[in-house]
Amino acid sequence: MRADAVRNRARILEAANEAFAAEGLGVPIDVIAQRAGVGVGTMYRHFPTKEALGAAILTTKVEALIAEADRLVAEADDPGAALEEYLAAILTEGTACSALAGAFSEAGYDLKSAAPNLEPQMTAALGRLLERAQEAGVVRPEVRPTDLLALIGAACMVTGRPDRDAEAGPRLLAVVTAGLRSPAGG
Amino acid sequence: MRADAVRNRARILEAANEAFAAEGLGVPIDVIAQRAGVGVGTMYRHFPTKEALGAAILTTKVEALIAEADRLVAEADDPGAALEEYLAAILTEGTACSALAGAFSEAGYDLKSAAPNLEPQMTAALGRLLERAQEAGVVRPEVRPTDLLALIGAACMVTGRPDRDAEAGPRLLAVVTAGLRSPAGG
DNA sequence: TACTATACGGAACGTAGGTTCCGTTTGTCA
DNA sequence: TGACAAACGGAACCTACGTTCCGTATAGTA
Repeated sequence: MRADAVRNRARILEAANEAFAAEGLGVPIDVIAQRAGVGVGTMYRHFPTKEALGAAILTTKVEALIAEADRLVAEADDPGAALEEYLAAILTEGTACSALAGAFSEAGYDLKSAAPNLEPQMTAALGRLLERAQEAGVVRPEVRPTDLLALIGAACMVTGRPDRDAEAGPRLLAVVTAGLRSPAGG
Repeated sequence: MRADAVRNRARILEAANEAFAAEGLGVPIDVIAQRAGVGVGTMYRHFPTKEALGAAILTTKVEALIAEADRLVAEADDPGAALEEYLAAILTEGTACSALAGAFSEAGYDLKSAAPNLEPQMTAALGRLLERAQEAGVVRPEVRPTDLLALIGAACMVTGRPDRDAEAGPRLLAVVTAGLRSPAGG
């Protein structure tokens, strides 16, 4: 791949990432191209459709989150604390991510077919952390990974809104982690 | 207002309500008009924009939820139970509602300016129930009405998705209500 | 430095969908 | 029942946006 192609691809990803996160999917391709300093033709050579561009961004982010989950599974001692730490990490990194995924599915783009094994992988990674916490008896046994994704997604969305106070994320996180605890164990 | 106008307005609201809830905002105006059995011109005489149509639907639903909150404040004895009952009611009625609101705001429509006092009213209604529960010492004092809206909104969205299991809503609700309880009280 | 494949830019295209306009229909009232 | 205002239907309009195409520029190489 030519040097300028590599550079432009990176620029496009960065510009699209910021644009989608800040303004949602409505941002036209031309605008993203302009902000990235390239022409629309260049956009389409790197990403054949808008959907593909979104999938590329999501993949990058989710893969980082999956890696973080694997790290925690391997290194952390306290399963309950590891899960909470991971939820906090998702809250930090996942705000744009969750908004993006929601926006795409809302707009009728089929990200599942564009990046088919993304959600399963993410669910599986979270599932490993969740399972360990459940085995340790600190988290309700009936909770499923997808439930957690939904709840933490809600916290992400709230945090992402410009009109919301900065403490909302942590506050929601506290409610969720408290709610996860096994009723008996307290 | 002429009789046929009243009839058509109701038909439009019903058709739009079903269409938005089932297929999201992507549904074109012509399609909604067709399903309602009217022409597009009629649509636009009743609702000057698509945004106004969405606002009208949301308003109807949210007003019903607000009335329910007021009823619970007036009638319920146990503040904690009343709050939980209300959250369950939102989960039942609000699934389409929350999806709709999210979809509109995602698509760049400014529902806040179209129906400016809707969210404040809803927040206030929920706030009255929340406050009573907090005064009774059964709910964490730092939780705010908007937090609750976000969490229950997440549960609504999950429940609304076709690929999700039917028990997800109640399960999430259980996590949320457990998380709300004052740490000391258990 | 000359040559070539690769990549670039942006004008032009096609389409989808929101909105407007106006001739026709219909409810209402005397 | 006749007149009139209110409401209707849907063709036409217009804008916005995703996508394609092709002439031009440029990185890599001998």
